[in-house]
Amino acid sequence: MGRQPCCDKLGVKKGPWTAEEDKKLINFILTNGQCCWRAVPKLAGLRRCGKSCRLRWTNYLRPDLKRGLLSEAEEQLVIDLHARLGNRWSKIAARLPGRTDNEIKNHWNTHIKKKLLKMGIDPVTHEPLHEKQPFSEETPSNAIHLQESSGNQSVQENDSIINSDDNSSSSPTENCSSDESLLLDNICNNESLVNSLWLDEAPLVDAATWENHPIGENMICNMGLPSLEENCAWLLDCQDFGIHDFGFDCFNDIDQLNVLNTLDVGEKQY
DNA sequence: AAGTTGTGCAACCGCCGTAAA
DNA sequence: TTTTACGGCGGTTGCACAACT
Repeated sequence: MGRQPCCDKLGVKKGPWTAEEDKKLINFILTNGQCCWRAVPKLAGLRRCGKSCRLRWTNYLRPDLKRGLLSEAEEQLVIDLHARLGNRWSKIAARLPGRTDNEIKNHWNTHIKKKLLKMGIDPVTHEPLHEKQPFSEETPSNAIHLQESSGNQSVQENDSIINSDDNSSSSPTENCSSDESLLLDNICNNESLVNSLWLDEAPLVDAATWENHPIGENMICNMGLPSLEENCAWLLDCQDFGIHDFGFDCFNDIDQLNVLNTLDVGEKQY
C-alpha cells in the first residue's frame, strides 16, 4: 500500500553540492524539464534525495534567479509584504521575480529584522516596540508607512477587501530613488497584484508556467532566450561554477523591463 | 600573526496538506 | 478508507569567511 519511497535513504549524500553534481542536475533538468523529483536523482546519476535536488534547483540553480543583495526597493517591498502576510516567505517571494523564499527569509533574518529593531519596530508585528523608546537617529518615515499598511489591517488572507487608502497612502516610495519609486508605484498601484496578495492568486512570477513545462520549450523560449540546445551548451560551459557567476546575465534584460533590476543602493533608508 | 566573535547563506529538518496506491 | 510518499513550506543549523581584538 502507499507509494514507493522517494529515495534510498542509505547512501544518500548530504552537505554542500559539488560543481559536478550541479552540472548533472542542470543537465538533467534542461534536458527533461522538471518532472517528479523522486526520479531525478536516479535518472540524473546523483546520490541525493529528490527533495535535496528540488531545493538545490529552486534555490540556487534556476536560471531565472537573481543573485546578490536585495535592492532597496525589493527590501521595502519585502517589509511591506511581511506586514501583510507574515512569515509566508513563499508568498512574499512570489512577488519578487528572481528571488527565492529562502533568500528572502535569510535576508529578513540577517538584515531587515535588525534594521527594524534598530528603528524600534517590532519585526513581527511591525508596531513600535515601546511608545517612549527613542527611535534611532534616522527618521522612520517608513515606520509610519509600515504602521499604516499593517496596523490598520490584520493579516486576514482571505479578506479580499483592500483598504482604499492602502494603495495611495501606503505607497512606500518616499525615500526611494526615482526608479525604485517607479517600481513600487507599479506594484502598489497594481490593483490586480494587490488583490492577488489577499486572494492568494496567481503569482507575479508565473511559477506554474515555470514548473509545468520544460525549460527549453517554455520558460527560456518565452523569455526570448536561446534554444534549449544553445542554452544547454552555454550553461554547461559555465560549469566552473559559480553558477551564480553564470550571472545569467542574459536575464538582466528581462529584469530591466520590469524595472526590478537592482538599482544602485546607496545608504539604506533605515 | 593568532585567536575570537560576528555575519551571511546554503542546506537540512520536520511538519503539513494532498494525492496515489 | 487507510496508509504512506510527495511536494512545499517555514524554522533552524552549520560552515565559511570577514571583522575585530
